[in-house]
Amino acid sequence: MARKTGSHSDITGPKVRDAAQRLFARHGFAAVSMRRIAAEVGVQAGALYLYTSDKQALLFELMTDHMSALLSAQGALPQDRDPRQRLDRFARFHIGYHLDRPDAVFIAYMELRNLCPENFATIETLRRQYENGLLAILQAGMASGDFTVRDAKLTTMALIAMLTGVTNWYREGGRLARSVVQDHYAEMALRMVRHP
Amino acid sequence: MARKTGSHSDITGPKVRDAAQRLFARHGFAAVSMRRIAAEVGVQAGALYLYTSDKQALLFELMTDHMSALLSAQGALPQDRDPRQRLDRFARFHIGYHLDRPDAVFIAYMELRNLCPENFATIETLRRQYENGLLAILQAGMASGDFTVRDAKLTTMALIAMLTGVTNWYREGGRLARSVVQDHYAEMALRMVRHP
DNA sequence: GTCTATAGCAAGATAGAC
DNA sequence: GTCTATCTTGCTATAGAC
Repeated sequence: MARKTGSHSDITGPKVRDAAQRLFARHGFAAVSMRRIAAEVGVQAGALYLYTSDKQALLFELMTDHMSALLSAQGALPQDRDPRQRLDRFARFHIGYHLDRPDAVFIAYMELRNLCPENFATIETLRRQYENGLLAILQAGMASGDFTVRDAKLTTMALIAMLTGVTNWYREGGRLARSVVQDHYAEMALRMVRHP
Repeated sequence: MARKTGSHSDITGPKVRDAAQRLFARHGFAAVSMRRIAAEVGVQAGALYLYTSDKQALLFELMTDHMSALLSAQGALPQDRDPRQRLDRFARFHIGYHLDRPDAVFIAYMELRNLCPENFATIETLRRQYENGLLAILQAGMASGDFTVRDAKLTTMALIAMLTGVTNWYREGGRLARSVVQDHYAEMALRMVRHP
């Protein structure tokens, strides 16, 4: 009784975004054609334009969705009293969240230069907001005397880069289980902010 | 008396690579056409094929040249006795070398997926060699009792990601001078490998 | 809502003149 | 060694039938 002739807009739309995300992550935005996305979804190229105004908008939507969801999840983290516990929790969260969404993460980091200036600025603002969440943890730790860092902003960038780097080499079923990686990175993060 | 009609092969070749490197870094391999590279050099598209067999070979050559030079420079680092000094020196070297070559670095990290499998394997081998240089420092520090790390390989990946991350935000003339950034990152690197 | 067909253009690479 | 010209292929996006 399902599926008359048309009317799959509610299912085809998400399929288009899924296919685009997978293909952009695998081959890069510029290397993926609208034809190829359409083939992956099982429609003709022209049909894609019912769900997106153009290729650029498709990329931008993937990025904003990812960044908004990331910020949302970050905002939902419990606000521990102890800054050390907050940093520990953030480190585990960041790694886990990023490992769960390799394609979205890859696109968010690699395809920034394919955004037009206005879209780029929007994404940068969201990224900055996320970084500020970590920055606040470091500043709280400095205020409480738990952390001793030379420069909170610099340490924020160093931590984010270190944690995100996991996505470049981690493979499910590899030498180290995910929770072990999270344990070790959380410890390294804590070491970085405390006096030797 | 300079410049007859032709015979600039010794100067055009490097110009082609320079232009390709600049454009690939700025816009991405897939988004840059051979015509555009030729225009940047000041020749016609067809002339490029005197200096490269195809676009893929051009990318591969840029990457191998970069990685070989990086390994060479790493190999030329003084071999201090003190592992802490070796790590300090490596951190400063890595940051400085990468900041000096933003285009080559960007390409080496972003365009791996545009390499054919054989070329990819070659570059991966070179990258692995570089990582092993840092790994050896960590292992020496563990053997001497200077460092206490949970997992040397994991720490190697964390350190490289952290240090390379500087290229994502550092701007000449910004808030922090390059040497200050190197100071702080070297300290963070040392904190990461020592017991709190 | 999806299709076919196509406009309009740019890509990578090669041939042959000079 | 570089040029012009061109082959072949693929691209984004649109028009209009169903």
